[in-house]
Amino acid sequence: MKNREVAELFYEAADILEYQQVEWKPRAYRKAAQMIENLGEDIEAIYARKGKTGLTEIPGIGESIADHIAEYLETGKVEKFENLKEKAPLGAAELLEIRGLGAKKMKKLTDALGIKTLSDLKDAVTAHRLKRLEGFGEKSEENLARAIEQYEKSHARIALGKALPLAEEVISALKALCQDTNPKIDLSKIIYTGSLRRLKETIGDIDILAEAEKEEAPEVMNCFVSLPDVDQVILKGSTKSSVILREGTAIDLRVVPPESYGAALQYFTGSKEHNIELRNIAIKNGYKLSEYGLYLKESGEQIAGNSEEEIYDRLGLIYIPPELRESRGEIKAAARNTLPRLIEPGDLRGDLHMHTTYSEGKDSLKTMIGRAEALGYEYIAVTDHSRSQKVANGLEIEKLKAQWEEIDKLSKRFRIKILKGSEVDILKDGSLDYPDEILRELDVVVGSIHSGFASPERKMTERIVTALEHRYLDILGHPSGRLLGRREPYAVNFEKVFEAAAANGKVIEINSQPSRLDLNDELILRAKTFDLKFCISTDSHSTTGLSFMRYGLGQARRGWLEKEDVVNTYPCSRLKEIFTKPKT
DNA sequence: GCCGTTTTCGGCCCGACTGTTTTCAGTCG
Repeated sequence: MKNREVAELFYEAADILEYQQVEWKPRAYRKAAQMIENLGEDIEAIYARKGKTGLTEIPGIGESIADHIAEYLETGKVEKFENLKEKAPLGAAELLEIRGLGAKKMKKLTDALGIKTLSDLKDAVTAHRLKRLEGFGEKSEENLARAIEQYEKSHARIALGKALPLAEEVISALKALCQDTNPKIDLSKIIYTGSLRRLKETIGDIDILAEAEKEEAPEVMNCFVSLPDVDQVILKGSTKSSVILREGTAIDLRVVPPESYGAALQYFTGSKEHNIELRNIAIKNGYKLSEYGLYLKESGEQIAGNSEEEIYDRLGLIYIPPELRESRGEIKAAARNTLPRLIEPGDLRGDLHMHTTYSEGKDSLKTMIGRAEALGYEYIAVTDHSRSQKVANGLEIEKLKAQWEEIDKLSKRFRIKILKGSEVDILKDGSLDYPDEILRELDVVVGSIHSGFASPERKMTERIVTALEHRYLDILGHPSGRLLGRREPYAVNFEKVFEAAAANGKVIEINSQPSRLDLNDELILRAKTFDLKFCISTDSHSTTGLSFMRYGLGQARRGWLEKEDVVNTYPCSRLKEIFTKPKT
């Protein structure tokens, strides 16, 4: 799977070309890169099967880009891009990340002051060499200095699990402050938008949209920039402001009048690519679409804008849920009325992966069961670690049996069904960490890799495939092993893993831990083409963890999954049938 | 460099905010 690699190639080339003031080509390259990234199919396989023709069938890829891809797949590089890189300044890509510094200003800096890297820029700013330049001044120098500081402090993306609660806190704080300041301002329509609303696994900054009458907007802005957690105000206008919180996260607030709320919500939710597609549809139909509404091009009359539903409807499209708005074919599907009916929070009947104090959990078996019951679940599976997981206090067989006894006792005191499970290590040779006579007594066997992450791809693939062929394995836990921002997924051939899972009727886990989100949306999309079943689990290590379900659910929705695709939407009886273990 | 139910040539999303301008370019989302 070289899709990401190939996409990266074009993103990089686009940056350099943009810096060189080349017009349009960077946009074409970025569009192609985005298509390749979201292909859901191995680009190398397409090329092997259909050659260059197969590549040009992908939207956004024409003759020239197809040639470059072919060259890269065959030789490992693109001659033209190699030359390009030699001509660009060393740190161009990094410098373009600095807020307020785009291709044009950057070119000026390189030409006039020889600035090629971030440290060059820092030196120039410190020595006040910028303000003498045409088009620059006192203020822009100050702003760049702050932008550099900000970039160095935190240019990493924020995990969904951090951003979502943070956005909710800021929203309720803003509501309260506005209410205190002027009781007439009713911020009942306020929501986070952007990649956060699309529930992407990581978020660049938090975007918030609020509805207010025009004359109230400045007051809302005043409240926003005076929130106690605000550290810096980047910009402040009457409808748009930008701040940075003390802990480093950037937050934008937009305020629009009621007649534009839906249009603005649609617009700021993105993705950018989705919006461009949508605008093109509007143009073709004689409309104009902006964040203020959908208008007739001729008369300028507004024909939609109150709600998102109205806008999609007037464009001849079924409503597209935010998680699907990634320009992965959702607009075509909406036009043909073939969008999936995405899985909903209320569809989930249980959680099939959690830990207790028996292994490395922080809450007792009883506490976890009580909390799960309070969440309204019909069933849960308790899945502490197996015996090889020494660091996580993995259960020896006697201790596992003791847990079964306690589960039997507690079952009488709770309404919720408690399934006996285990997160069993998949050992180096692909065997499971308990003997068959133990495994077959378990209701749910989650098999996971916890060691030997650096194995070569062929070995890791064999190891997982062997485990998937084990008749007592039910679920493959956190299948890629990645830890967001900390550990890359292990090298493994997912085509083969998915094939083996499908052939053996195994369920693939979507792990909801904010640091994992494993499988990710792209792999879910690919796995779905193998007709696989999934489960969405929290892998909780405490009662707090049980509420992480919404993050995994978000990824499932981003992966176009429907209720029927996810086994923990099934009633317990149906689930038990799937996980039945033959005794002989 | 891509693409076509307005086009095989001439478009390519659109609007807010800022700073350095003196009417607008650059950047961002």
